[in-house]
Amino acid sequence: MSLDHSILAVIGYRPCTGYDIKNEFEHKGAGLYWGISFGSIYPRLRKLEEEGLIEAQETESGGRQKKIYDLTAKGWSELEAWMRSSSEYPSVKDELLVKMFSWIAALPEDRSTLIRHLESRKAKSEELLDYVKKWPSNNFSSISEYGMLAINHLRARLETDLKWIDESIRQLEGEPQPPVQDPFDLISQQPVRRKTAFNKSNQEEKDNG
Amino acid sequence: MSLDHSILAVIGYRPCTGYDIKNEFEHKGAGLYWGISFGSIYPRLRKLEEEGLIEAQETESGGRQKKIYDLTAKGWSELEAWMRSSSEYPSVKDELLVKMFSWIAALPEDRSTLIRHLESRKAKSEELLDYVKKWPSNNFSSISEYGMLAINHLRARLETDLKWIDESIRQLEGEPQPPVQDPFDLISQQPVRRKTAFNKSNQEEKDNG
DNA sequence: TTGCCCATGTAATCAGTTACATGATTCG
DNA sequence: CGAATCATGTAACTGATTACATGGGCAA
Repeated sequence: MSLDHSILAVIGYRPCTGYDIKNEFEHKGAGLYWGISFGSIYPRLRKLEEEGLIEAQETESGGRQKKIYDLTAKGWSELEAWMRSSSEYPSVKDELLVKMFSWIAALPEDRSTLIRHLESRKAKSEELLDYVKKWPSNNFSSISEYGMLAINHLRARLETDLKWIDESIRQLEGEPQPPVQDPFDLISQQPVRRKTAFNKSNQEEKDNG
Repeated sequence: MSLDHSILAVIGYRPCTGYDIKNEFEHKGAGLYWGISFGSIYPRLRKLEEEGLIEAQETESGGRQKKIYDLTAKGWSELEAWMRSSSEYPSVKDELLVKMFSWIAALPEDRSTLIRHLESRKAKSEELLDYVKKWPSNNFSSISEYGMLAINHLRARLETDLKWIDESIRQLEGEPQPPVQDPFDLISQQPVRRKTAFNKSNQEEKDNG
C-alpha cells in the first residue's frame, strides 16, 4: 500500500494542500481510508515535488499562505501506471476478532463484556453507515460512477457488519454452546493451563513470604 | 492494535514457539490477521519474557531445539485486562478502493483494466472464502463458540465482497454512467487539468529541444 | 479575548520489515 | 542428496507517529 501513490490519487481527484489531504483521508473517507498524520504528509509532499510528480502553487489568499499542489505530466503518468498495476489484497486488522478467537481461553464465562464490545462496535458502524448513505447526496463531494461503486462496497460491508453483530449478540444472550471443533482438546485444556499458572504464582508468593 | 497483546492472545489459545505464532497469523488466520515477520516476533517474545508475561519451556525434542512459550499468571491477567478493554475500530487499507475513487481522473475510459482488477480480487476472495468455509470442519483447528462467531464474520464479509464484485463487473460491462454528484465540476475539470499538465510538459520539451 | 479551525513544518522516536546468518529435520 | 520445512536470532533500514514549534483568520 503506497502512501505516495495514495497522495497522488487524492491530488489527481482535486488540487489540494497538505492540510486538505489529511482531511480527505479522515473525514471524507469516513474510515474508508486509514489515518495519516501531518508529520508524514509534508515530508512526502516535498519529496514528490522534488521528483517532479507534483507542483505547488503558492497562494496568499486572505493573508494566509498555503501551497496548493497539482499533478505534473509526470505525476499523471505515474498515477496511471500505479492504477493499472495490481493491488494488494486488503488486510484486516480487527482487534475485536483477535480477541474473540481467544475469548474462550481468557474470559470463557464473561459473555456480557463481549456483548458490550459488540454493542459499541455497532454504534460506530451505524454512525459510519449513516454517513456513507448520505454521502452520494451531500451536495459537496464529487462522486463518479466508479467512486459510487467504491461507496457501494463500503455500504455493503457496513450493513453486513451490522447484521453479523445483531446475530452474534442474539446468540451470546442465549445459552453457552460447546466448541464447534476441538480435535486436540486445546479448549478443554485452557482452563487447566490458566489455573496451573495461577497456582504456580501463588506458591512462589508463599515461598517468598 | 497491540502486537504484544495479539501475541499473548495466540499463546493463550495454545502454547507455541515463535515460528508457530507466525504461522498462526498467516495460515490459520487466512488473511484474517495481518502479516507479521520473524524479525518482529522474536524480539517481542524476549521482551514479554523479560516482563514476566510469558515463560519458555526449552525442549530438545528430536535433537531440534525450540522454545515453547506459555502464559504466566501475570500474562493471563494482562490478556484478560486487554480483552476487557475497548477495541480500536478496524481500519481498512484497500488499495483498490483508493484507486476507484480517482479512477475517473486518471483512466476514465479504461473500464476493462478496472474489471480485470475486480476479477483478480474475486479469485483471491473466492479462495479465502473456500478456506473459511472448510475451517470449522478441518479436523485440525480448535474453534470455540466465540471463535465461530469470528469465522462467521469473515465468511459474511467475503460473501458480501464477492456479491459486490459481481455487481460492479456487471455495471462496468454496461454503458458508462454520468457522475452521481459533481457540485463544483471537479470531475469535468479533471480531463482539462490533465491535458493542461501534458501540454505544459510538451511545451517545455520543445523550448529545451 | 479566547478558543477553534486553517496551515506548514521539524526532530525524536517507535514499530515493523528486509536481509542476513545459522543449522537441524524430514520427505521425496 | 537436494529441497522444503522447522527453528532462532540480529542489524540495518524504512515508514510512520508523536510531540513540538509557529502563526494567521474567524466567530462567539
